[in-house]
Amino acid sequence: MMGSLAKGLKVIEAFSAERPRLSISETAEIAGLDRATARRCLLTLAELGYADYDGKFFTITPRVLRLGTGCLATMPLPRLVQPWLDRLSQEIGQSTSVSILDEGEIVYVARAAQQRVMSIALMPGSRLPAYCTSMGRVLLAALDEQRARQILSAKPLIARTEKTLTDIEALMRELAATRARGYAQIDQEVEIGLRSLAVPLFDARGQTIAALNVGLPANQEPMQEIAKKYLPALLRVQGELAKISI
Amino acid sequence: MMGSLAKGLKVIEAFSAERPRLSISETAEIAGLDRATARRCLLTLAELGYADYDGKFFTITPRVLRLGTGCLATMPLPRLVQPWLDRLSQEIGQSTSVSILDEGEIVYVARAAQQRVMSIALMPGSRLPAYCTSMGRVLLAALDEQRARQILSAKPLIARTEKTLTDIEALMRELAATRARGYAQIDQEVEIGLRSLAVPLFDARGQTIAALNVGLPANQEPMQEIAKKYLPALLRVQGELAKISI
DNA sequence: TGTACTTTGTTCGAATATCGCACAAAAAGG
DNA sequence: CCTTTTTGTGCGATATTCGAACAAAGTACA
Repeated sequence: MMGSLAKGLKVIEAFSAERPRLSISETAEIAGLDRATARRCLLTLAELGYADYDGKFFTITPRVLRLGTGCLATMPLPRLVQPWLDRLSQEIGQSTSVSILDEGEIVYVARAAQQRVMSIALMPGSRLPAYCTSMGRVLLAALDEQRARQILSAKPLIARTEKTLTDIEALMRELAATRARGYAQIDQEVEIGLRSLAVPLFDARGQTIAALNVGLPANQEPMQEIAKKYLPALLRVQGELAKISI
Repeated sequence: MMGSLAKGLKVIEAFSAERPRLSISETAEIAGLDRATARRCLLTLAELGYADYDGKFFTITPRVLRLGTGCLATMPLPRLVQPWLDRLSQEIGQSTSVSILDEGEIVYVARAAQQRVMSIALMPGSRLPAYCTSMGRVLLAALDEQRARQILSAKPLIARTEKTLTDIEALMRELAATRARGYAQIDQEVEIGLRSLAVPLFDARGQTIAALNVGLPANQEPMQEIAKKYLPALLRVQGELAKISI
């Protein structure tokens, strides 16, 4: 285990939307490192071009994007699914997305946006909690129960709206139901006004590797009509993608 | 300088779309490290959850996306420009994008796609060479001449199509012209069938910090009509964004 | 405005982890 | 089956990290 690599990565992760500019002490605090250690990490990152330093605050540079998006680029998934997403989105007139699971979060890897429904802009690399999203439910349902429970227990389940399920037993039951019916439906649990419907995407071995969803404004049609109306299209794409063995 | 952090980051960057799975020796070769060092880095990354190891090959995990997209998230730019891009794209019926410069490459930070023109899917985080793109020309034109020349000299200038400018003096003249006229136009230098038009975006101090462009299919209208038709809309958005002082 | 106090940044020797050579093991190739 | 190439690992020399102590900068309050 190379300790300094681990510490350097912690320092990079210390930067976020809320904290784009960090002093040495702040960095040390957030990353849980000694000030001296944080300083060495930051100076090294600056020297390598991953950070800028104005003598007081550090910021990270676009160079850091080479790390993460190098990763997105290694995934054939986004390129494979994008044309299907585009067609599907066009056909049903709604935004569609594909995401994968990283611990308790879903990570968007491809997206075809129609008019904006959500308040925040989602793009490849964006993250949302798994427990309250349709794609998250589908992806958690594919894990064994013990692992799913472990992930759900790891972080507090925030009620993002008054409709959000936050009881772990209720969530576990919902995962079982999702597994049984093959898709997940969410009614304004992430954000008021937003519903969504998701199905799993399988690899050649039949393992769930991603989820495909459609997002809908909540006032367009009654909740029970949604699956009837959009599920066939999602399942067709699911089937087509299974053929080309992702 | 923390050497091991620098080496670990090199290892992460060794992974790419062409080489998503690497053995220890391959990694060492690509990153220019000793095998023993590469091995320690990879095992550390695996232990931290940034990589997977099947006993033979390493792959990187979605966790790596936390590094890069943490960075994208720190930038207010994408969120600020996205609504404007969406409106602009809708209005002119073409794909629009905003990108920033990282050395010799442009990095897409926001995008509003209409029908696909380019063969490859562009998304936030995607990279293209600066010398042959309209946004790249605009961003290079904002640097001082010496720095621009240095960047252009750093890597061989590939002729991606028969129209691509690859002569450094010709490019420097084009940058000067771009600086003078305030926008850049590209006719199928990245890819046959694709034209584009870009303007700089300024921060509160008047510094160029990003570029805004529109991409067009090459057969839609004569080249000389493009600026006349689309430049006013781009300049209007440029002006609006200047007001809210990015 | 001066002084005490808090926070932040930096230095330095002791302690520790890393480097990469050299060797061992395993594949690959003939 | 032996040679060649590739891959994995132990170990001493060496460079890096640790964290307490110090210095500097900023704050609070009389």
